[in-house]
Amino acid sequence: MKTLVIVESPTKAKTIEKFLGKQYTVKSCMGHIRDLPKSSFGVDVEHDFTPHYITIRGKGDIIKTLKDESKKVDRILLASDPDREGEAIAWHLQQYLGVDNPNCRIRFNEITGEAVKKAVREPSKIDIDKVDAQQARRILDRLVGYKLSPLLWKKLKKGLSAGRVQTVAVRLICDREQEISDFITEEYWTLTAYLQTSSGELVAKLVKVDGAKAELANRQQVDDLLTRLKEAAFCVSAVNIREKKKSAAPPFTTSTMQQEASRRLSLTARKTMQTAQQLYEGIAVGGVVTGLITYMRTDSVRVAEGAVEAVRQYIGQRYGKDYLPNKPNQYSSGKGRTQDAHEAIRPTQVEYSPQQIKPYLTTQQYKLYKLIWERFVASQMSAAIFDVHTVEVMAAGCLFRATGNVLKFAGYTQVYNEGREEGEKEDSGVIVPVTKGEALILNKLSETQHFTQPPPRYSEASLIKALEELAIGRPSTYAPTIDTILNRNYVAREEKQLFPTELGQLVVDMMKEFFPNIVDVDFTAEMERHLDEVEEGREQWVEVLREFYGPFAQTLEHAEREMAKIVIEPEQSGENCEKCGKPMVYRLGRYGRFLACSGFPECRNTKAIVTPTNVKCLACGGNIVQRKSKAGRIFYGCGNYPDCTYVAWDMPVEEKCPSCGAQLSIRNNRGGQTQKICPNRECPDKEGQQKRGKGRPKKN
DNA sequence: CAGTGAGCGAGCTTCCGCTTGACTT
Repeated sequence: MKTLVIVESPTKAKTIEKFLGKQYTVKSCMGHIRDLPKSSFGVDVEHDFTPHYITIRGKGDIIKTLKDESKKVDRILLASDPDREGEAIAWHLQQYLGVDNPNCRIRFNEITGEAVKKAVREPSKIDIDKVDAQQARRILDRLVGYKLSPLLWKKLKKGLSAGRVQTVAVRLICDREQEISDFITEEYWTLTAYLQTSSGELVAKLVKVDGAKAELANRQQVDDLLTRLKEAAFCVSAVNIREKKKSAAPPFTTSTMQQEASRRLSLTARKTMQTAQQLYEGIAVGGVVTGLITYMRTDSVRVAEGAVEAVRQYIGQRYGKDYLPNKPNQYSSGKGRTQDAHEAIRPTQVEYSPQQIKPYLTTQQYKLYKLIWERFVASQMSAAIFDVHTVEVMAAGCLFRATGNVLKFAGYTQVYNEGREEGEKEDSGVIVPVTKGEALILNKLSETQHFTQPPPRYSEASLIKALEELAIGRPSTYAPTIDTILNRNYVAREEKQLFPTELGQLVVDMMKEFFPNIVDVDFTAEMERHLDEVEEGREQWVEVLREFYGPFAQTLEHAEREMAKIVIEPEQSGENCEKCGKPMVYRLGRYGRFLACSGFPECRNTKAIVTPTNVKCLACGGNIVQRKSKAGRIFYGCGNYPDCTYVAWDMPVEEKCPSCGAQLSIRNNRGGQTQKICPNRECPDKEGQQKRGKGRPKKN
């Protein structure tokens, strides 16, 4: 008897084919094969939200292969991922291929020979409740996306979009920008005492004054305290050593991998996923193509038993038994929201150390593999142990404190340390030994002025983290969602920070006004609660949609009426038109905002928005201005354009190229180095372009 | 590397979540 097994990923198909015998053919369907049509609404709202499914454009060949293969076999087993989307994929395959055996569904959530063989022995029915939950999810997203987006086309610009996930992502970024601009900076001071002990210097910070938390708001308060401490005696009032354990982080999920790759390797989510895909598909190591990591789109930290055993053996051999806990470390995947279809992201063969396979990998593949490997190995190692030393010093009613962490046992930190967002820091360092009651001599008291800081803008890493915490989006969509909001011009990325654009702000403001519940951060969580009920068979999917659509249709009507009335007054620029004297206003065009004459269409004068710099153009003496290219990339040109056509990608400096005389610009390199480069493409000193004038490292 | 908006009207844009390549910044 011949059996056809269908899985989602072609890589998975190859692996599984090896586990099963000659009687099995394994093919992949590459995800969904049917979906709602792209170019029409595809949902019959009047008749129980009946969806119109069609095969996905561009998947003709795959679908034909599956159909042909299905005719050659006696039996079909559907082995799509064991989660909500996977169940729906199995159902669509069943429908489309006309699978007649009712027990056609098999499930496994780790790709091991044992798990796969066991699954094949126990085929079962498709879980139609799960399929219904997926349909409700799919249709709801279609209702929201395809009803909201056209409102934006009408009011703002064609091609714009809104949706349950992307609009909330932009909203988070806008809300943060608001917090930043509302932030009121406050001055505060800290006081540090440098105290002489018999064996060295103790550095202690002021923490309390007369038993209350030290709060120094201004210079006057600092001066008062300095006067009070001038003649004071400093005496050690407490010495305390406490042991602290720090456990390893769990192995990677998609979200945590993207965050760490962003923080430590400066990779975008998209680049990280591309590279991970290459590692997953396999690299030729010694002539044999081997998949180096497990599947990279996962929300689970679960690890196959065999892999835990293998890594424990590896740790014991390579690092010794002190580094190996008695029992395997256990991790749980968050708040029960995980679908757990796949394992955590880990190396498939822990024996392939990063060093060992480095020769077979590109630099980027190596760096990401190293990150994944180290994170995984560390996750099964012993906790690190620190001694936390705390010394308290009293002087004239003021309490100073010094703390230091001394590493007693490295444990997992031998292999891996978690990256930190900028701004986070940790106490470290050794402090000199002192004894309680010891009198200390004050070497110096130094005061430092600080200002409270607003919360930081989102980075890709922190945005993904926020979305995951709110259970918005899935492992397969974090990276594409970020691409979408960037491509739509709703947000811009500078360095690593994400800013809302005026357009993004406008869209979010409109959506917040007319559809407050949909762009609410809790909307998805509410939806998921209903989907869970559908999966459990306690609610009908049509009912869930009906309850949503009733109020939604009303707000939609209201929005259509009210939005038509809104007249968006163009913002005044304060300048007047050089051609006709009428005021110039900001308008929204294909490439973002620009300046246009308010006398349009009589006067067609337009100007780009430029940011002046303090740099002179050495060719004509004009001022260099910053502009944006069509693609949104910043460049620099002479303010006298088109009379002067000097341009450069990087910020020009007032210095000429020794080879061709063109004005040099300065480039910030990745390593924090700056260097002067010649922007002239025809410069005879091609080699020198990159090397010229090594700059000083940027200070951090 | 420097562009852009109105209106006419035809034809189109758009969602989220599964998968990979085949494209080009």
